[in-house]
Amino acid sequence: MNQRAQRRKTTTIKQVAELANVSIKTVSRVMNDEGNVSPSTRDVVLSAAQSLNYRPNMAARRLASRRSFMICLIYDSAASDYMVEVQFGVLERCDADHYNLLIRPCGEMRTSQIRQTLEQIILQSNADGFILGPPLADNRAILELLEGHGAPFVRISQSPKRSRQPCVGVEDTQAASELVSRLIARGHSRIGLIRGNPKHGSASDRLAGYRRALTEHDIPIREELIVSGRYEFDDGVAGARQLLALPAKRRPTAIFASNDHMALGVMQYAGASGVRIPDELAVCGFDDIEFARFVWPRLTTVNQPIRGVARTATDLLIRQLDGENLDGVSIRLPASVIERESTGA
Amino acid sequence: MNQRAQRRKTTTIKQVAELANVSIKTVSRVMNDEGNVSPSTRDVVLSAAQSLNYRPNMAARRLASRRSFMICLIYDSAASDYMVEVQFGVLERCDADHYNLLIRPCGEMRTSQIRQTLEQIILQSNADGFILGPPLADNRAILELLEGHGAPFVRISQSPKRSRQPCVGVEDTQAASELVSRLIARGHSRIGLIRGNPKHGSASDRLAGYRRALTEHDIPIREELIVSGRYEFDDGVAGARQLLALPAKRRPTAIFASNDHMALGVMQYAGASGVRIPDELAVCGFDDIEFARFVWPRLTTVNQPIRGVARTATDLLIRQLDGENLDGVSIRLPASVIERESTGA
DNA sequence: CTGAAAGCGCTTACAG
DNA sequence: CTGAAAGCGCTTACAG
Repeated sequence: MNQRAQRRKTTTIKQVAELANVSIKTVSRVMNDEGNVSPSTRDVVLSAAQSLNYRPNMAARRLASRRSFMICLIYDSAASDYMVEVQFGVLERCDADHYNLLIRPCGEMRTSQIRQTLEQIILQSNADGFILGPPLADNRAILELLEGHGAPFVRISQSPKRSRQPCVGVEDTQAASELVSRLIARGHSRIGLIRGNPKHGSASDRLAGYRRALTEHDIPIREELIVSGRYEFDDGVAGARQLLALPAKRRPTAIFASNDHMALGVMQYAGASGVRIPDELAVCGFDDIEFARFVWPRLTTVNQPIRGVARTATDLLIRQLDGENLDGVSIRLPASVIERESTGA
Repeated sequence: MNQRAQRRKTTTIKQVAELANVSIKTVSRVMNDEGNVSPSTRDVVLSAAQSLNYRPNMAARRLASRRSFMICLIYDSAASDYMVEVQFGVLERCDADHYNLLIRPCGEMRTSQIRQTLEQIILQSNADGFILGPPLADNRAILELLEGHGAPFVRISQSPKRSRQPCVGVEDTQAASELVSRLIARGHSRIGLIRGNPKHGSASDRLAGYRRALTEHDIPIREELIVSGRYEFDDGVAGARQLLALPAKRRPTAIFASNDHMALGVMQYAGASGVRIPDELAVCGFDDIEFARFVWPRLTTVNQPIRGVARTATDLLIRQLDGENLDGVSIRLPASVIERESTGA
């Protein structure tokens, strides 16, 4: 026998109703802010509840209402810092409406496994709705699975069009364009780009921002300055090696790595090859991870409002659960360029 | 009205009982592996459940049993990577017994706020038990709060004695001693130490390991080589500045920073001051964070079995919830030294 | 604006 | 080894 159950002297809705001299239904109305309660009755109920230190029993509420008041956050390979920020944002919004958060990292599974696990989760978790983190939020198989089950969900993604379900993302094309424009303003015209993982919508967004900035400043786009990557540190090292191997006249004087991990790879390669930053090579990244401030020179990058994105996504989900129709809704939040020493700030 | 509720064609225990031609109590026994069911009855029930695709309704189970089957993970200022690993470990064990995990980061609150929030959580979350992450697991006010409420909990901490509740930690004194011994084996005798945050039990453990290694090798402990820190990057920078400012003959040839963040600070300071690593200064840290492999030279450090610690802690909690008495139990898992280029590997 | 009744789908405590 | 009854603490659907 569990100790807590014995100890717990739970106040029930019935006791509150008796003390307040109303029906339990009226107490229920007050507790759920349903309206249709006279202010005076409301006050009586509220003070009765308070004096008895009443807390509604969630299990009973869940059973009777056939809603779990649980939201499930599903994610796979995003970086720890990123996901911790997402968790914060989701929790902030959940707390406001007394939802519980369930987390489901699928980081070490293949898609086939994720599908299976997700199917289990959908069936068993009783979650009322789901929030999908990137890049899993762009996985067609998973979107179809959730849609097939009629499970409400919201995506955190840069590719809003992959589903009719609401989607929240970041204006990263705009931010990338701004970042590259700053490089141009500092006199750079041969600017290398290391692309992100093509599975992430953000990768093409950031490339688009790069192209836009160059075009707007009438600088020709040279394909030899655009190299591939998958957002990993090692891709930054390899990308830098490739770009810096170009003949001096075609070699970039600045490199925009599509995320900070790769930018740090560029910096490591530059350091190891005796290329001075920012004098001989300006470097910038994207994400503003913690370590962007810990390297020297500190890294110029873009700070994303991850927490705000997550909070917004949760808000959309909860509103959907409350019956609002948010079909096709897509929101993007602005991101801000942070200039530091790695580009000469 | 919520779409899922409409759609859901839930199979109940009653339907299974009818199909299997037994009472619902018998179905309940089978589903909960209670024993006292004849094998043949069991088979009949199981196949009935399967053919109806029956899944027990958790809300009903929770309400009837007055247990929530939820475990709440509470943590504050630990690093993201660390907490993500902890979450993984806890989830692994939770999944095995169909517990749900609730997370409660208290990172941005003061202790007074944490207390209040925790009180809310204990009262409202209905969690059956709690897992406390470091350094919050050493906070007396919080331990007393939980004990006062009779809430079962397990601590992830290096200071087992602060409570009678079970505690899981790492053999970091041993690992630190091993690490310093390796430095000694490479010929170092003037080894600096940058201490960790005194609020974390790990800080004194690692200091103890340092002292033990020196003592075992008959190297005198010189207090001027031991400087304070709080596990922050900047403390590494400051510590390196202080240690490297010593006159050449007393200056350390190696620095053991009590965590990787500080070790990276040391490396940054060394880089900025033209001190070559590892030739002029060997550097090592503790934790084996992702970036320990991303800097150059790569950082020698200690890898902690964080996931195993979390899994073990959860196991102890669940066993407690099942009625086992684990008063005063303390477990420590071994950690392993990882030698890399920063100490000349 | 308020309430009496029924029921959500399980487990507990007991009996046999 | 098995079961009938009561009840967990709420909400739903309806009536007034």
